[in-house]
Amino acid sequence: MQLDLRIRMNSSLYLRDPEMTDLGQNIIRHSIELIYDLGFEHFTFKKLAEHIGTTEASIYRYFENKHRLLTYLVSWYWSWIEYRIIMQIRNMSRPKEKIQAVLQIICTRMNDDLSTSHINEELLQQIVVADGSKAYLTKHVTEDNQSQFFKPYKELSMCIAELVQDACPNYPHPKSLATTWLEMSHSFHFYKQHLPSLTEFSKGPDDEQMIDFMKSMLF
Amino acid sequence: MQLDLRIRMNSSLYLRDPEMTDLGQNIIRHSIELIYDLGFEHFTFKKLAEHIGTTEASIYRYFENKHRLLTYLVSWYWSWIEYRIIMQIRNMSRPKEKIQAVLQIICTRMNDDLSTSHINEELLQQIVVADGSKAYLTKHVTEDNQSQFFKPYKELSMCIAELVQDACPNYPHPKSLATTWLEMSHSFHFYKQHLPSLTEFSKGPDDEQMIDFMKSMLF
DNA sequence: TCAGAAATGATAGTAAAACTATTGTAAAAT
DNA sequence: ATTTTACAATAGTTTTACTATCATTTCTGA
Repeated sequence: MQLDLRIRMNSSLYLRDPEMTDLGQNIIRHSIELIYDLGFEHFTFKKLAEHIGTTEASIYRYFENKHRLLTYLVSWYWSWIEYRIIMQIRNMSRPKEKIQAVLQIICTRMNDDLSTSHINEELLQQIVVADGSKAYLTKHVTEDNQSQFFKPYKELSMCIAELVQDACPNYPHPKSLATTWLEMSHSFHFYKQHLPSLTEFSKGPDDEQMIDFMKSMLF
Repeated sequence: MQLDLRIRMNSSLYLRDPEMTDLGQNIIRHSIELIYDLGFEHFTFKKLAEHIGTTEASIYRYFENKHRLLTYLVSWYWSWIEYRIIMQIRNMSRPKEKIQAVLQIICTRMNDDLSTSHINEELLQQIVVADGSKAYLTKHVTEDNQSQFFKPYKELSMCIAELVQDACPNYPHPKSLATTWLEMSHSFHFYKQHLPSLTEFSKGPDDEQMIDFMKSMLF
């Protein structure tokens, strides 16, 4: 059996829905590769058009500008994380076990998932680590927020906060803790690669240390 | 008595030392105002030149590009924080009291300090909150790091990590905690203003809640 | 004090980025 | 059969991010 998983995105993020056409899916697939390769600042619609074999103007029919496209990708990413968490904890009953599962998911490197054929989650995670915060660090955060562009992130934060609340009913700052976990798991990923003296964690597959650190904030 | 405080900056950050001339100091002063007003993406050397009443070319004699200027400002900021921490804890003996002082400094809104006449610390802090991470979130982090551009940040993180170690000799992740404190104090500042649902903390002068949250990670 | 070096101003120019607009055509929907 | 729709092709505009040249002003130290 082969499923194709589709996340419903906020329609203000695009001009034409990229999920609906071949070109649209190509834009998503290749933009992930290209932003990963070039970094967001050096990524342009012109380069993307050449990469895909289409024209700049065609891409502008899907996304208002490259920042909107980034916001779309980041938004998709956070929805994907929430989906994975929900699937993972579905059959768990003990709150602490759920917290463990959450930390496992956000602290572990992602792998490409084949049920989303045009999205490479591994590369997308690297993009979110390196450029994700640029989606909201702008002068137009407020409008973007009013347009609900950050809803997936806020929803995820809220969801984790509730699990924290379940596990520790007296803990006074569940939302701040959830946000700290999300932020720092990505920051540490970046530091491990580029500024290793900022943490004790080292590259490699072992994320146990990091999860222990995260847990020590709560327990 | 009127002192003028000068922080020695890594000379690779600039082409000509901005502290040494009137124009240089004007570049610093006005770039802080302009980046604060426009945000880093919309800030250009052309606009800065017009603002100061000089030419684009003259500014390029001081800084290679606007990103370098941002890195200079951010770098200055972290040195300034470290200086303030050192001054503050100088006469303290109890490690926990030192930790409290550190958190007080990093969680509290900065005020303009008159001993640095051409730098408005209040605006600079807002810039670091909104754009500081863009100094290292680039494709050239590695070279920039090799050029020691992030030394002040790493030094500060190390300094706080040592104070954590003094206060809790058995705590296993002092560096990660120091980095988390630095990162999150700025993130929360941003969220309070723009994405309030991500934390329990609210705008206003009371940072006690936030300091309590930070302390709860350690004690 | 005067020569020369250094700093700045004035002006010009280039390549790329970030768009917008127009037209023609093929495929899909009605 | 025709009318949308999607896309390609092409061209053009404004802004950004520089680089270069040369004329002045200002500083410096012999």
